[in-house]
Amino acid sequence: MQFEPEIKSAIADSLSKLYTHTISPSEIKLDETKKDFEGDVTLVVFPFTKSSKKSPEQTANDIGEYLKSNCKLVSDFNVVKGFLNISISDQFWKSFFAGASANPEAFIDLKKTYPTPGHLMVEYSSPNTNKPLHLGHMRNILLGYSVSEILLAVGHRVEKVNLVNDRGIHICKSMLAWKKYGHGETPVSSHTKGDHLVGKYYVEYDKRFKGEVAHLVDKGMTKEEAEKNAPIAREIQEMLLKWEAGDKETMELWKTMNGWVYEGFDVTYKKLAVNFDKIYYESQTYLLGKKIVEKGLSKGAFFKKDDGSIWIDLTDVGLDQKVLLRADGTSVYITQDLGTASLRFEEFEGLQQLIYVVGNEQEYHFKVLKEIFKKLGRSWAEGLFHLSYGMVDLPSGKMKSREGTVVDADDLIKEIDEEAEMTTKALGKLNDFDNAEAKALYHTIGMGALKYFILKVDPKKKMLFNPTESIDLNGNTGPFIQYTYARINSVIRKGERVFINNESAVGSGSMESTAENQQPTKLDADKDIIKVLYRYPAAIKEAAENFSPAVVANYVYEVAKAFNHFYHDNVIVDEANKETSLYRLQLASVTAGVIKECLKLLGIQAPERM
RNA sequence: GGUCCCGUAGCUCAGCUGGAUAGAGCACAAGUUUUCUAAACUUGCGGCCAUUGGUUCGAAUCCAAUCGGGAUCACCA
Repeated sequence: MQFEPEIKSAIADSLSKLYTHTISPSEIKLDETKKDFEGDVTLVVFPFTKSSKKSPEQTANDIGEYLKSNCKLVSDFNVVKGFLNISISDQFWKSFFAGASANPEAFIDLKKTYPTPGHLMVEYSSPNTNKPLHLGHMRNILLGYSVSEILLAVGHRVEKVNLVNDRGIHICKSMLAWKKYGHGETPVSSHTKGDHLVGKYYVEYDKRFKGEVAHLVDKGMTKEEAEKNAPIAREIQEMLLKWEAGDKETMELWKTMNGWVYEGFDVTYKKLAVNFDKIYYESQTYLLGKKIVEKGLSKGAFFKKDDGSIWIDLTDVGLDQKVLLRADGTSVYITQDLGTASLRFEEFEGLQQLIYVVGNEQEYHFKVLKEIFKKLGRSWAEGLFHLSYGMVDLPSGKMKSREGTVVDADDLIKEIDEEAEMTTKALGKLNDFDNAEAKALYHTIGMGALKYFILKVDPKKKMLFNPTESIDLNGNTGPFIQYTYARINSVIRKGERVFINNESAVGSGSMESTAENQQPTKLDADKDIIKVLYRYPAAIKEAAENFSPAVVANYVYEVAKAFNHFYHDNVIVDEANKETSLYRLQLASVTAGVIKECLKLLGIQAPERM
């Protein structure tokens, strides 16, 4: 199906025959021909002028002539300066398209293109159970889900996992504040989503704490002393100790409040239409790392300082010395990650890669993690990959939870759904939709807008989230692509009515005679879109290799745009030209299939009509 | 200070394994609808690809330096 190898080897032949220049076909690079020039692929001949001892133009002509007479795929060529533009025969495009349309599912399904699928794990979301999800989490969640879907699509086995940070001093804060000031408030009694309720008490703690500190400072303490001696801060320490000791009352409270949070998260995850295969809880894994550290110490990979703390020296790989276990024997952050990573490779035999979707502020952390496992000689250490993404900024500046400038995920989803509803109603599109259908569609469109807006940006770049622009429905947006898909379906439905389900209506004499005069597959007008479709496997493969949904997003936009362009220049269902129409219906159907699959890879729903 | 990432149209972003005249969308201006969805399409306007130097037949793309923006370098998580 790929034409490039054949052309490349023909080029290699031509070079050796014409100029006794030997080169392996894989070293030859072909580019897509630019739109303004005639042709499909372009060979840049400058590198060969040394062997040919001729001008670039002459060299390109020689090679072109050779290809035209010796390679069946090449129907024609032209030369502009040192650029040899090669036209691939219509026959090739026809048979490519015939293949794709005869079996669209096989064309869209890329599993077979990866003969040796891997076994990967993607960790994403990883929330704290002390506050609701915000916009930053959303980039994480959408990226993680989409990357997983892309990897699945090319045939890998993928474990989607979530690691919930459900313990520690920050979790105790909301517990303590609720206990002291909550008066038994529950999500039900207050009609508040559980995660928001808990978040409220986390904020409450911070407020009280600051108040107490200010009070002590007024009394003459330094800020540092005050922070240590604030009564509420002492209570927190006590509570953490109680939790670690398994105190019954504390554990009950912890379980109850975490339960509220999970209920709240589930609602948000559901709205985002993401899921996990397995959820890990830090409370269950945070002690696992200790054994690894002790083992590493006995093997000599780590060392102990005089105070009893255990360290690793990574200065040889350009990093610092890092503490792995405190003098009192308790874990630090990275100790836990040592434990969970090891656990996962034990639990999932044959796991090759563990992809962490985590913000770029933790790049150093993951470098260290990987180096530690390398030092420990774990065979899978190279399979640890930090899929790092940039922060989400707002037009008003950075998001800071302490300053209350975060965009809450639930609020945002709600606003965007409402915006989608308003716009849709204003356009008067939904006359034949019932209430439930219409509501579902608003959400589909809203989420399409939001997800696409976030995923189209290269993960590693920090991005600016403009709430107003994110809900635009025109241009390079999710709804534009969804809309195109819905329109294609409408075309296909009409085609079914006219040609397929109602064959007799057009089957009479005059139609058939017209059909005979018609070239069934005249490619000229449609080649642009076929060429875009042709690139689909390569685009998805690239996305999978780079863990980048942005590649899929930008590709599917191109598909949608190409179709819209085509659609406006051509009548697709034309009863006077049945053959052409049937062929174009096939084209529409393959295009729809590609769009739907790409949207699926982005976690976006493709509405059948809108 | 060390390390890493980013800098492309007024704005938001593509393009980066070196190739022709650097692309979209938004915004702005002007047009297109008796046809299968106008949430569409067409045209115009808009660029010293941060700067400087290097490598090369050829640089937005590779290398170095500089300037700007961000992140990180905790016995925090």
